[in-house]
Amino acid sequence: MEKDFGSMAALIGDPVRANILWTLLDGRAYTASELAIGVDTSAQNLSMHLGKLIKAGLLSVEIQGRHRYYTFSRPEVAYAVESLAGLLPARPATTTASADLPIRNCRTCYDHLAGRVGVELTESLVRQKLITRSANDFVVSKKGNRWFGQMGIDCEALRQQRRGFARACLDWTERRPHLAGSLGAALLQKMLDEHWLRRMANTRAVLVTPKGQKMLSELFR
Amino acid sequence: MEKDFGSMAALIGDPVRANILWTLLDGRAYTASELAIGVDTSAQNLSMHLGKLIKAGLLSVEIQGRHRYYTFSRPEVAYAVESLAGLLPARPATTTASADLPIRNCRTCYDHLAGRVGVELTESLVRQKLITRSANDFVVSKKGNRWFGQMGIDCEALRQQRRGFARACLDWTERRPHLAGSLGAALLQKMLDEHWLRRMANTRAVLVTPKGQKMLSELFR
DNA sequence: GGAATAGTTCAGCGCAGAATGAACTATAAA
DNA sequence: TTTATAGTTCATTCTGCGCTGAACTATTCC
Repeated sequence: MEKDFGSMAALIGDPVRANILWTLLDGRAYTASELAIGVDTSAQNLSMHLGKLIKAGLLSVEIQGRHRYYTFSRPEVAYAVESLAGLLPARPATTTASADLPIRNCRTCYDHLAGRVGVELTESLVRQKLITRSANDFVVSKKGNRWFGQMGIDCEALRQQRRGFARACLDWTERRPHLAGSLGAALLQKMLDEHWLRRMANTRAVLVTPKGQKMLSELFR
Repeated sequence: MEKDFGSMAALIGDPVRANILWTLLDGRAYTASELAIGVDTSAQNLSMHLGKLIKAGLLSVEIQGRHRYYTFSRPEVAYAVESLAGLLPARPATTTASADLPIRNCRTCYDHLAGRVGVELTESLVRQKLITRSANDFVVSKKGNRWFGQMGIDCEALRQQRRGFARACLDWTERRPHLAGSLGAALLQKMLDEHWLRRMANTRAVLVTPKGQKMLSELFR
């Protein structure tokens, strides 16, 4: 028994696997490549780790076409992850220095915008009554549909996709939700295409360009 | 945050450290040399591992003469260890032999009662509407307050403690929750004091005395 | 059909981190 | 005082396991 416990602990104790579990904590199903982006490792390596987690019965897969969606096999896994996170020492009074780190300020969460900028953008959309919160999703108003249309984003098309259309994703730095789902992804893509934002290498941090600064303050404040 | 979680998981994920935590799960304080024997490794190596667990705040030491007694620094650590154990694959066709092992039947989890007896006792309390489940805690009803009072347990005093009052701790053999927290600890202590239960040496198993059999079946069925 | 995308498997490399041995401090007994 | 026990620290060795690159299968799209 203690042997079993040791191997279970070792299983969770790898940085990559821990990050996978941490990512899955939002309850959504992720494909292998999404996870590879999220935990920032190669596809092969991730595949190996997923295999171990599957074999141990922590995760389950659902195969859909050429995609494989990974989730927790049962809620107990999420509870255990949370109880582990609960052991972390209480955050030592976030310093102004670390509060200004780019990664806290403006970053991507999988394929949409997160961090302070992501949250404030989302809240601006709500204030302008372009979207409204509904449980774990956002609902786009008629006014919002037009607005996104003018941005070159076709909400109807996005709604057809399998994945969530306009999810509310809880931000771990801001502790407030930001716009996710296919709509959030499309919005980020648009802002990257228009060179309002630029991805930084080897990190999820995102840079706001001068042009972006102008456009964002115009559209969202 | 994910980094912190990863390092916490890695901390627990070493075989020796996992065994240390597993050993300490009985709530007793162990000296370094006792642990070295228990987890079967050298003294120096163990000392190194204990140092890491201490630095991470999972364990605390009390120095008495030339001995150093190690324990969990707080009950949450024990809960997390149990929840990890709960992830172990369902035992393949539990033989009648292993199902009857004392350790499965009646044991302590850190400082409260677990195993089949612990779970059934908890479920009896729920049936009698003395407590009700609420997320990861139990709520004690007015009737329950009186009941615990008659047992000589002062719920109000227990509520003042820093630690959780009536936690629901998931049992790794029964896969159902049992009563933990300061209330669970007080109840176990009471049953030990009244000689309904007796701790067995060098194990987490607990013996139900004849007197205990009588009282338990009276109170809980 | 061919090309692109999604994902896995396998062999070999590399390194973080665990284990070891020796030296050290400190308490307790004789 | 000397000896034994309890425990830690440090420098060094060693090894398990994660990571990479290459090759592979499977599905979708054109």
